[in-house]
Amino acid sequence: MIETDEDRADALFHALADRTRRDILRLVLAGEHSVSALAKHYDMSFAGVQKHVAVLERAGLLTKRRQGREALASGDVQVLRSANTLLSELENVWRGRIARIDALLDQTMWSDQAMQPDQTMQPDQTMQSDHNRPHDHNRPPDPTKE
Amino acid sequence: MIETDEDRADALFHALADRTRRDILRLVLAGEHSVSALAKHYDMSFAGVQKHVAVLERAGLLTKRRQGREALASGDVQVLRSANTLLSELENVWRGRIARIDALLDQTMWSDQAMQPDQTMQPDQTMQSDHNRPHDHNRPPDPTKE
DNA sequence: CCAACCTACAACCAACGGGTTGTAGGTTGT
DNA sequence: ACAACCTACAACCCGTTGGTTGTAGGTTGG
Repeated sequence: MIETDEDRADALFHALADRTRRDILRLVLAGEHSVSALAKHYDMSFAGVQKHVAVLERAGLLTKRRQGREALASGDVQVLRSANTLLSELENVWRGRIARIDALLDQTMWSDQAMQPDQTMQPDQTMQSDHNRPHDHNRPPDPTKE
Repeated sequence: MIETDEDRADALFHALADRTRRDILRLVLAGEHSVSALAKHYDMSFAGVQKHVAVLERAGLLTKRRQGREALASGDVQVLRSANTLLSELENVWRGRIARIDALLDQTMWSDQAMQPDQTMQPDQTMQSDHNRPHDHNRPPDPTKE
């Protein structure tokens, strides 16, 4: 079970897609909190909060360190920034000119598998944009004209 | 059934938390595509892709315009940037400053919606939780010292 | 030692999410 | 007119998730 980039992106955004988890993340970004200290903030069982912490931990957004009987959790801002990077890459697609993606989309067979796009992660910028793609008659947005 | 900010954040990140949807988003950010044109890219039923498009649409990341018999979908980069803003706000929490209101005033996100500076966080506590922590006087990391 | 904590984890449940098929209606080209 | 498309949506299947309770084990303080 190789953790690919898309797996990580799934885990990242999934972890962020819950308001309780986002709130926990705010707390642990502001400072270390034990799990039970976190749990006191929410109208929820301890185990429930524990699960949310586990989801955040699995996404890498939070790390736990054991001190005595308590597990102190603190947020990892670098992983947060990686989420930011993913969004920026999407925005770059909008800005156009990422011919690498287009080339891969045209080459790789979406007929056998829909998902193995490790493509977008590498910030390799081969900017040769010939969009003579056969079935794509749509215009990519031209930033110079807007 | 008021759509609050947290609701939108939930929908946003949930929409982004699926690789097929992220891929569709890449396509429609690059240019308009009909739903059936999108569906041809994936090893999945048309209705399946249609559902993914609906999720993206509900999150505001994509808008559809009807032309004849086809529904042309195109990505909305502004909503994408609003996701970026949400992450930046979390990062600002880490920085220690509560500059969220400033960020709201500067960058007009959710410009068509009611985003009050109040922004009641959620469950029952707003995030002032570092004030009354009994033993944790851990300051958030000071950016000037790193 | 014992009680009070803090954590981990399993089992269970309702609800949701991703996927399918099927049906129906609007649009287009010949 | 009619077949071929394109879309919308309902119904269904089943794995996952968000929540619960319960149990067990390690830590701490009196």
